[in-house]
Amino acid sequence: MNAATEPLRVDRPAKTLRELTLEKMREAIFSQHFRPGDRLVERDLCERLGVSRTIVREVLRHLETEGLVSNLPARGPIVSRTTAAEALQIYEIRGALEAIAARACAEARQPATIAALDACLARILAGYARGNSTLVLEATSDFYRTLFASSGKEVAWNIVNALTMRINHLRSMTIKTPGREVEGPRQMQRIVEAIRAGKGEEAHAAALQHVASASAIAQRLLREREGG
Amino acid sequence: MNAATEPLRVDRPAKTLRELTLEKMREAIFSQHFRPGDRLVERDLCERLGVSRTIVREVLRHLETEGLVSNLPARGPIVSRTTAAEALQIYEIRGALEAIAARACAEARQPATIAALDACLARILAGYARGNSTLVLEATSDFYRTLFASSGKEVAWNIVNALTMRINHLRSMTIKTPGREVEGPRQMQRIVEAIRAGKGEEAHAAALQHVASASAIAQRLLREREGG
DNA sequence: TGCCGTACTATGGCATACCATAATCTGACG
DNA sequence: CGTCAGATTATGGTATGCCATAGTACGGCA
Repeated sequence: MNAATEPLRVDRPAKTLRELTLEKMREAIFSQHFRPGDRLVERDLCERLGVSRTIVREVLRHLETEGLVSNLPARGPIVSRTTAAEALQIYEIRGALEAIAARACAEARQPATIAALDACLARILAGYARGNSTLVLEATSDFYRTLFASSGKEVAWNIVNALTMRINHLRSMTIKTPGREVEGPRQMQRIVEAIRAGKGEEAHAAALQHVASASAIAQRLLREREGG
Repeated sequence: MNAATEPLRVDRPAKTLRELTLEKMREAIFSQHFRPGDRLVERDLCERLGVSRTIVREVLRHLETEGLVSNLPARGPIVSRTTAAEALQIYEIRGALEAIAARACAEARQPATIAALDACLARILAGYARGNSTLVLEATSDFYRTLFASSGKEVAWNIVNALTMRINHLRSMTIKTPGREVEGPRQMQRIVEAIRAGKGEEAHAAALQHVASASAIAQRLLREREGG
């Protein structure tokens, strides 16, 4: 952090309509306002969002490229359905990337990073204690954001971020699984401890394991859903 | 492969103008017709491509989301410049994902997969022997495509594919490095041998190493470029 | 009564036109 | 000769409108 250049950056508040719309749409999908499989009819979205089709189309293209929206030929765009197989792949990729970031953090061993991770962990525990799922999800995202940002893995973070949106519904179900409020934070704690100790490979392994157990839960949920 | 459903699929030849334009643009960037940093003025592209700005803009949005194009505020789109730091990250991510795919292939141990990989390898060697870089690059891409397809890692493949385009210029320089025509194929051979032997972890490690050495060469090239 | 063809409608594909603003040029004034 | 203000231009942002086609509903004919 260079105090002369970094602070107080205003980051272009003059957003374009397209950017605003993108955020709105993302939020709408994220919050399950649009469910997987729902059709996204361009003209309907225009009316709802109060923007022109040009904007809506560009935003849909963007979301499609991210994988959040699929375009059925001669049907139009829908919110992507994530199959069990895809979810498995997504968890696997996330695991690999988060493991890389965790290892890098451990090797850097920055006190500021560790403090930030501790703070996120505290929020996660608070969220579980109060039964506040939103807080848990937010703090978990912040945990990983910190992990990637601190290790300078912006590219990986962008990928993880996009992938995470595609398994959003699974995430919110996963954290509500009995026992997850103990196991999840404990595994994340292990990541932080490994980073604190500067043990790269341990952090790597701990991150892998955390995602792996989330993946296992998700797979069980998906089987249940498909089974009945 | 289900013979009843898979073969002869025509795959929607009625492509939209947008899709055609996307391919053209990708190809133009891939073939260095547009270089990193070049401005992509919408109206100029319209004229050159013979399509409307609507199309061009949607395509640019798509490429931007993929990371191939950057949008400078109040300046417009340019072909993304890949910094040394980004390239390092991209190689690291590719390594992790290719390692996962290689491991999965080894665990599956499909004769068809191994045969296809062998064929790719032969083409790579032929390409080096004839000094045909294009063939080398193509066959290398096919090698990895096979690796990901055979292991059913479509999601990862999409990511790798997008990332690869961003380091395209480095790839073509890397394979021309003295000694690479020996080391590269040898490392890929090791991946195939591990798969043939059904040794997942060995395949994983071999894939990691292959990318790591490519990354090392790329870093050297980038330092040279920035140095003088 | 059931099936097929036709008309209609919903919806995406594409092009054009206008507007706002940032970059740039130009000329006058100090 | 330099600098600053105003005009001009380049360029992206946005809206609108028409067209083609896939899906759908309806009516007639067997």
